[in-house]
Amino acid sequence: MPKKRTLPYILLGLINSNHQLSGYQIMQEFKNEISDFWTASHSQIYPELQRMTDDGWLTPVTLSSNSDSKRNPIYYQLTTTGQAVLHDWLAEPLTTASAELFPLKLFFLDQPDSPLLKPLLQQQLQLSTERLEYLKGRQQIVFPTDAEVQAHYGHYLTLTRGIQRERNYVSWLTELLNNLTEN
Amino acid sequence: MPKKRTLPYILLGLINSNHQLSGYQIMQEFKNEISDFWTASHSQIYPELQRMTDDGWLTPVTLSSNSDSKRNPIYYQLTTTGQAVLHDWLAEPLTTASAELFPLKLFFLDQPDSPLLKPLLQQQLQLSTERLEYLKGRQQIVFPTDAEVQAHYGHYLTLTRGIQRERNYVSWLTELLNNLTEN
DNA sequence: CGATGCATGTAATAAGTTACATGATTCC
DNA sequence: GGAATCATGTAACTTATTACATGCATCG
Repeated sequence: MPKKRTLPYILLGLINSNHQLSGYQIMQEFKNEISDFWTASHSQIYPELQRMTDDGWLTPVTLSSNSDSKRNPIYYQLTTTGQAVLHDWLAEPLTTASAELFPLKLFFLDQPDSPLLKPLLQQQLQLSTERLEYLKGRQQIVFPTDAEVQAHYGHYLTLTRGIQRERNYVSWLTELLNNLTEN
Repeated sequence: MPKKRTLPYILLGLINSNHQLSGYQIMQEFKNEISDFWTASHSQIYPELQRMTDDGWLTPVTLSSNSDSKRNPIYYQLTTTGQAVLHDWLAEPLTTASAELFPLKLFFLDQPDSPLLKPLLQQQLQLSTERLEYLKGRQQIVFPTDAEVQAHYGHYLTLTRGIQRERNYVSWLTELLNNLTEN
């Protein structure tokens, strides 16, 4: 089977969170907000918006406020189908293979009381905990004594950094989940 | 100009750190050690090793210990040219655009007293500090009041998480640099 | 009036993934 | 003897980047 594409879902998520967006505005979102998690160039975005419109996920809307200006961008909104597709994608459980989608999916959950929020955080906590255990195991195996540390110091540093990063992630997720459950 | 490729330098770095490696062993390294920073499939690795050999960066070595076994992988070592190419790549300063290369480059610095270590950490500290300031500025602009937080809660969470992650990174780098300077 | 930003699109090229293909070895 | 792992390679396809291309608007 072909690899699951992510770009269309990101476009759905971005447009949904902002009610309507133009291709150019989507470019700005990529640059300003989600450059840490994903990148896309305008030559990817514009044809993709076309395809998604053809597939009935999006519909172009002409904003009446556009008076007479020659400059008027094409704004897109989600169709009912598009909304359903986005929701299904957001609800798909995270796996080890799809773990990099976590920040994206979280980004698109607008409501603090979304029923998708808690499971998403729990899934990521599970994956991060597993990852942390894996890294700690690796440290034991690859760097049993100081000799190995001295011979591959950079590797050692990236591994210890990875462990700290994952610990920090687990802390954040745990605290956030505690706050959610309290209310 | 075409985009700078990274895969060849990773192969150089991996082989260099292990003195010699086969394509299969490189696959294992990708899977076990650097999957957080980079991925590559065997269909990328094998032709790349060929190209690099043709370019004079690598040389295949036949390990004499291979007795009579029919199973013998092709091990590669760096040529003098390959060593120079790797060193030049490692010494290239990090920029905002190439920041994702930091963990890779760090990974390949085997000696704790490598003259490349301190500048690399300093460059990353600079980039992380800038990134942290950018994220904090974004938080001010995008989420001035609680109303915006409530309307885009997921976005808010990813932003606060990004700030924490970057802070944690800065702490780690600062502490490490302090330890290095002490000795 | 020139630079930057807004706004959209296509074409050529490069890179990466999946599938196809083969064969030996080792462990159970 | 069957499954998993070792070991390498190519072909077909998908995805992404860079370059090419155009034109208006705004600011200084």
